[in-house]
Amino acid sequence: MADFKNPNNTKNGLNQVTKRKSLTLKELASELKLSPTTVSLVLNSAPTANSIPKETQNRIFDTARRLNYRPNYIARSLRAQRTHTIGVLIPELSGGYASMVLSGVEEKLLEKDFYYFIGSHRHQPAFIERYTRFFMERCVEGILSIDTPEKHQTFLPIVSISGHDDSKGATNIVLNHKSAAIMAVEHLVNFGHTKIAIIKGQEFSSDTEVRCLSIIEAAAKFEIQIKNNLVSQLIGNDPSPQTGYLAAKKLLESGEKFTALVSFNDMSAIGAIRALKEAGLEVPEDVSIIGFDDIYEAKFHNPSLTTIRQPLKEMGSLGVQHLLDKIHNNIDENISRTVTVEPELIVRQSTAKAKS
Amino acid sequence: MADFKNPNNTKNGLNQVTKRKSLTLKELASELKLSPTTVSLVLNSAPTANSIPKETQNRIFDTARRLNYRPNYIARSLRAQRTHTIGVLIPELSGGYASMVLSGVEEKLLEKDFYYFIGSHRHQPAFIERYTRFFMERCVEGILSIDTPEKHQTFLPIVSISGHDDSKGATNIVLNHKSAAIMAVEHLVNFGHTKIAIIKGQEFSSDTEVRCLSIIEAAAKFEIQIKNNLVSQLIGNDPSPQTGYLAAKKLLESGEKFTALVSFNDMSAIGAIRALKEAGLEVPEDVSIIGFDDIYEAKFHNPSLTTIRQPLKEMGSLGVQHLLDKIHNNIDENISRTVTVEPELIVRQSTAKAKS
DNA sequence: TCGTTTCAGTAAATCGTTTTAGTAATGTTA
DNA sequence: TAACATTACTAAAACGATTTACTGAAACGA
Repeated sequence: MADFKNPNNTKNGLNQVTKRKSLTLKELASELKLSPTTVSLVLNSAPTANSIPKETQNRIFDTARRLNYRPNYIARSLRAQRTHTIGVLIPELSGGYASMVLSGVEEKLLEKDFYYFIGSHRHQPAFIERYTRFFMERCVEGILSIDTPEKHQTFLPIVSISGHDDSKGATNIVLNHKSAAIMAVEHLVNFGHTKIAIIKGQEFSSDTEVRCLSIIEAAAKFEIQIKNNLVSQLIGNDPSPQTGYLAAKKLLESGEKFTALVSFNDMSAIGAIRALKEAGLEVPEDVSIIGFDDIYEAKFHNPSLTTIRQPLKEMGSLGVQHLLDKIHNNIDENISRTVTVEPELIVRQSTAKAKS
Repeated sequence: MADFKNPNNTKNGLNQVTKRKSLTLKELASELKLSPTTVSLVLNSAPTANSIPKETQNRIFDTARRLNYRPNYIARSLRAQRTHTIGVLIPELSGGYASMVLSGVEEKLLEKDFYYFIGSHRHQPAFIERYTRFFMERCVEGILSIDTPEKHQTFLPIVSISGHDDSKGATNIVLNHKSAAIMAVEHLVNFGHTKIAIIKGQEFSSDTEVRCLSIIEAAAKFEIQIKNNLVSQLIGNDPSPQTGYLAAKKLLESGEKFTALVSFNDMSAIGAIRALKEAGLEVPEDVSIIGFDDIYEAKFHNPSLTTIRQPLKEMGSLGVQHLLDKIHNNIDENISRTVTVEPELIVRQSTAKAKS
């Protein structure tokens, strides 16, 4: 008859079974013929454990290692009221932007022995709401909000990246948009461009307005006026280049001539290039294009993309750094602060002299 | 003097404070002048709660809603010994592959009211180990292992996607590699190609060998032999097209002529195209290229990529489906099973008739 | 020799839930 | 009217750790 208690019966049954359900502190203590208290104190190197002789301590460490004891995180969190976990709100997992920021986030967290939940909300307020609640239920110690317009009045520490959260106490990690815009426009002006078009981001993207306005302002500095019908917008939350393709088509349909295009990001720039090609225009011969972000594909696209690189990874790790500072030092929550990071112009093949 | 207990002192102090640290069941119960037991039974619609009059029940529900009571997940998990969480092992967050699979994973989990931890291990065994331990500590109920070679002998339910886990009881979600290879080769043969090169995946990628062998076999069916020096390999774990660029360079350096190239994935195909261009070869005029995956950029690259689409999102959601089945129905763990998904050939601009 | 440290630990409370095993009070049935 | 069922609840144990407040024994100092 089958042994129901030990379905994975083997020669080495006990070993298997102990692995099956993990060892508790109580079991470990009874194995050692000590109290759970003692074992816990020693394993956590509590000051109280000073009086326990080295010999006993080693016995405890050895046995714990031998039996592969791992304290149960759930129990520990409940008691300590700490979870070592933060929640990360982000629009999409897909695309270059998210993964680059997240890689910075992950690296820094790993280093600090923290962990994270991801909530990707696809720009739907209901999801933002749902994930925020979810994070609170799971007792995260803080929230990192990436490119997410949030109105959640939570009392958790919050840092937002590209988010422009004006509520008191929020920390914002933002790009120096002014400087980015000047770089882009200056580069085009140096190539002799004056008829410049813009593809601005989706209305729900938090960088959309600043980025667009900064470019218009920068252009004004060079005495260039950007015409209204040369401003197109990404529509819908398809993370592929398709949105850029459609936005560029609209520009072409307007009939207004342009020799340069500043696109909201690299993904949409790639789509725009396709639209121009289909209209018989060559990049960069007929139209120069500048993207934004410098995702992996930018360098390898044909033509390779001139782009404004955001230090995305750095923004991720800076965000985490600031969030953890808030969590640990319990920094005065009423001080809002803004951390600005600098963009970099990466010149490649998609921009060239304006056709005269 | 400052009030240390209530730093966010406001007119509405109490309200703020109650929000500050979330309401416990005990507090809610005492507010209601009932025992925690009663409140818990009612809120969870336990069968025992039948004897509680509707009136009281409503009073409980209303008050809970009014005070915004949320049961503490940590405490609940500890008691129930359930976390409603799985661990997901994946090489990288970046790149098209991961995000497409994950979007399937996420969608299915959300629907089933489960959640997940991501461990991205960058192909380093130490990280796989670390994350697996981490998952166990945090009491995940199962592990979904994506494109990850794993040897972890855990007794948790496991499903692996593109992983070929042969250990007993594992469920594998795999692509029909044979069929994929035949599609690719047949497409090239129809265009008259006979000198076919291969860029195989990194040695640590679990699909590398099968995919390469399947192509060689498929070619053999069409009486084409793939020469040894026309097989190159991706090296290193840079998730950008750079690896494909380098692998293609090696092919070119070998001096062996080829008119078609099957690349391990779209990312590397994009890199390969760059290498060919630099060598003065046009795609598809001189060399036809087939990618793999059909990531977002494939359609918009210049030239757009002919590729073998893996139903990545479907694979993610299938993986979750099977994992949850295992978790819930406690399916006999000793039965291994393989779920095969079908590829699809997407013909675009990167393949054409062979130069005669 | 008495009082005080130090040593080597342990008992019990605690975190916030869920759940088992009750208990009074009332109503119903034989 | 005694036995039983139902109603409307509650006390206390449990989950697996951490931590506070002890205890009994030995060692030490005066």
